[in-house]
Amino acid sequence: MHNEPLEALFEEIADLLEITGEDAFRVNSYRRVARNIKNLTEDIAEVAARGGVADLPGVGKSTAAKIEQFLKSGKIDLHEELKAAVPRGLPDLLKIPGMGPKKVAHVWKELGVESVEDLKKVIADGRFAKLKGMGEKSVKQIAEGLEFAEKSSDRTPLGLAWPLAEELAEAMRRVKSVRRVEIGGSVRRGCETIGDLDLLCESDNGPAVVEAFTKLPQVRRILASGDTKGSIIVERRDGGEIQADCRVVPKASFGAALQYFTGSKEHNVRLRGIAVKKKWTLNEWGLFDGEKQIAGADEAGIYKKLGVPCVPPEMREDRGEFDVEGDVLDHLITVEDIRGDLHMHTRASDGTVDAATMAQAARDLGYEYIAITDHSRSSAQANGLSLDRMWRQIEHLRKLNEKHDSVAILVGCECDILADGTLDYPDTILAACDIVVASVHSAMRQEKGRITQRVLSAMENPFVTILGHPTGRLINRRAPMDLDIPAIITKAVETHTVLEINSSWQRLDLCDRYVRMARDARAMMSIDTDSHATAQLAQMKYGVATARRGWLSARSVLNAMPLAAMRRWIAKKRKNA
DNA sequence: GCCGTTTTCGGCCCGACTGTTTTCAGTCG
Repeated sequence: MHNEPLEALFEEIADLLEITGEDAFRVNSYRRVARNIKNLTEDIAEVAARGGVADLPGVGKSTAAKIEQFLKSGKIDLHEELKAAVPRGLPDLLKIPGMGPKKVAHVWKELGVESVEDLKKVIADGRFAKLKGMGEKSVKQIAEGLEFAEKSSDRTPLGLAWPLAEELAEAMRRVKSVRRVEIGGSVRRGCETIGDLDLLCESDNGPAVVEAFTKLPQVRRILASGDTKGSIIVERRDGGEIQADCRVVPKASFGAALQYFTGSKEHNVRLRGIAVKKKWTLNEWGLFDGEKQIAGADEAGIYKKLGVPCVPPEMREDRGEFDVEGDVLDHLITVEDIRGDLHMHTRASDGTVDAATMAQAARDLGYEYIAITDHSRSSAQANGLSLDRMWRQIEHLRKLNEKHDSVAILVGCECDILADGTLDYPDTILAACDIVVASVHSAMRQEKGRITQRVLSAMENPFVTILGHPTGRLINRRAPMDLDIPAIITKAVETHTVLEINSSWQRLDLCDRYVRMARDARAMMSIDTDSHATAQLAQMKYGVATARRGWLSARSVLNAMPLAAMRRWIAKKRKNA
């Protein structure tokens, strides 16, 4: 895929142009192109091959030429020129809260600051404070921003942000004069990582609500405290920090504000455009015909008035959601659709409890079935089961299933895909399992052709049911394997192999965009938690959010099927054995 | 740099908040 490097290149061009003081609208046009490339469900090289580049939204003559140049040479002249003109470390300064392009350019030109390290020095020796327009508070704010940027260099994973947002929302619901609280922003959209938390409170007493917000026990620092908005820094479960914003709105504007602050920005731009065509205006206070508010108390009312479907938050990314055909919106997968979990571990390998306990926990969640899929022999670090132990495990699980009548326990394993593409267990064992999750756990840095071929050949095995955490990425920690994803998706459809959406918030693998690609190709998916403890079964909601972001409907999800239908689906591939 | 059934030039979202401002610029979302 060329999309990600190209997206990064355009983003960097935008950053660099901004620092050089370029017109903000020109800068924005590059950001828009970057964004659109990121959202493509097709490789940009393929788009170019069929002459479709100029048809992409936001791409004109000039940008089209740059894309062509990138595809030919891997470089873009403008980018090279900008890199030569602007010190390499300067764009990093933009990531520091409080430092925008103007201030970055200012410290560069006035003090010769070329990096975060330089900035620290001029703050320490007092030269920064002497700059024009720079007061005591500005210096303090940026010094704190610097500290924050270092502590939380990465965006917060959904699995840390979502529970924290719920905790803050719950606390605000107990505040007097607050009638309603909703979580907005990227948490509501189910994004894999979160910049900051957005809370919306309905109340007629803004100042009191903001004050209560800034006095929550979770508050580490207060960034802003006005009549309708407060911003705080709170601690994350992992010791990091994240910003939380609270906005107070009256009842009549609650829906409009929720819509506005849920985003995404791109989705909202599109929605506002639809309003403008009808000669109305849409903002966080409501939908207006001149002075008159014609919608705004609830979100659905706004979409309805605008004559577009009420798009679920996870789909609000300007990825074509307004042009959606058929019944996608009605059948988008929900947590309630999930009937079982097909990837989990027990004490037999590296889990923390036994299979009976996992089954009990699954029953408490209302599941019909689970699959126990402990690690195979090569995953020594995870206490993978030897051939002998695996045979005994199969027998043990069969007996356990007979005893358990409330939840069906499928016998499974998570079988390593070895470095040469062969599987870690012989077919005799795989055939004795009801379900096989095949995953890569080693030699993840093989070059693209080799590692892709390795995964493809594993998928051809008739006993491989599910490709587990297909790219192997760990969010903020490990890059995905260099796989030819379109080839994997094609092979999945061809061989009747299921692609996993691993719901562990550290993984979310496949990611939303690949889910969308797989969906468009009509591949079957399963949403599994890869749980190593009972509490982790609840991570299903992160995988479902990712699936919804990929527009997935329940009928494309294996573990949304009733047990018998799911078994029949698995059996189809095995007939070829 | 892009875009056009009010347009090929002149818009492009704009309100909240903060700080250092004497009337506003920069940042953020």
